[in-house]
Order: sequence, then structure tokens, then C-alpha cells
Amino acid sequence: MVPAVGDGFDQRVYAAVALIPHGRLATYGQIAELIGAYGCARQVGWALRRLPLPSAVPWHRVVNAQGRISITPSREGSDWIQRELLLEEGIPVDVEGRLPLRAYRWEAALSELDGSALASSPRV
DNA sequence: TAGGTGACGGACC
DNA sequence: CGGTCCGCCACCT
Repeated sequence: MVPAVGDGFDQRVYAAVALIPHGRLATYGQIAELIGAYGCARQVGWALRRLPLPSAVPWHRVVNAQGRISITPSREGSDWIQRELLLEEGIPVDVEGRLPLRAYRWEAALSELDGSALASSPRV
């Protein structure tokens, strides 16, 4: 169903992030590509920034492609909260935000996309 | 309207 | 490894 209000972008980002399994990780670019917005990793970051906390969306499972939590003052602490949440899920995170992305990276399966809000993406 | 900014990514050095 | 640069695109002066 198409969202009644607003830009579907944020909604699609949240829908994609919601698919990330517990204890697994995805990158901003990965989420972007997943919703048919290849190259729009930054926009994914902004969408998560607009996410009111606390949230049911597992936003903490999204990290950058360099395998580290994006730590910046503009997040006003949500970056450290992200580290805490990941540690709780069993993912070892460096004090500098570095983590073993290769080992915990989530590979999205087409079967998981079917029927989700992502289906509204243009067919290739 | 123009220009600076950023929860990014990839190429280079 | 780490540091820079550049392309990217929506936001915010």
C-alpha cells in the first residue's frame, strides 16, 4: 500500500532497515540500493536522522561501508547509543566505532523483499 | 538563486 | 592502515 502521507522515501528506508535480522549489519549504500535508490547513501543517512527515538526500527544495524559507526557531534549521542545496542546484539564494536562488518554483513534475499513495502520500487 | 553541508562511497596516495 | 579528494544528492541558510 502506498503511504497516505509524505515522501515514501523515508518509509521505504525504514521498511528496508526493518528487514535486517537481529545481530546482523547493513550499510547505508546497501539500504539505498535495496529500495532502488542506488547512489543515495547520504539520503538514507538523513532518513535515519529524521527517525524519532526511541524507535521500533533497528536503525542501529546500519553502519557505513568502511565498517564503522559514523561518529559525529551532530548526532548528539545517538552514535554511542548505537554502539551500546550493537554490543547488546553480540557485535564487538571498537571504542572508535570500528566493527567486523565482513563477518556480520547481511545479504538480503529476494524472498524477504517480496510482499514488503519495497515492492513499490520500479521494476528493472 | 547560489552556495555550503553531511549518520556516504569509492578511488588514490 | 590512515588521510584526501571528488562525485553524489537532498537540506538549510
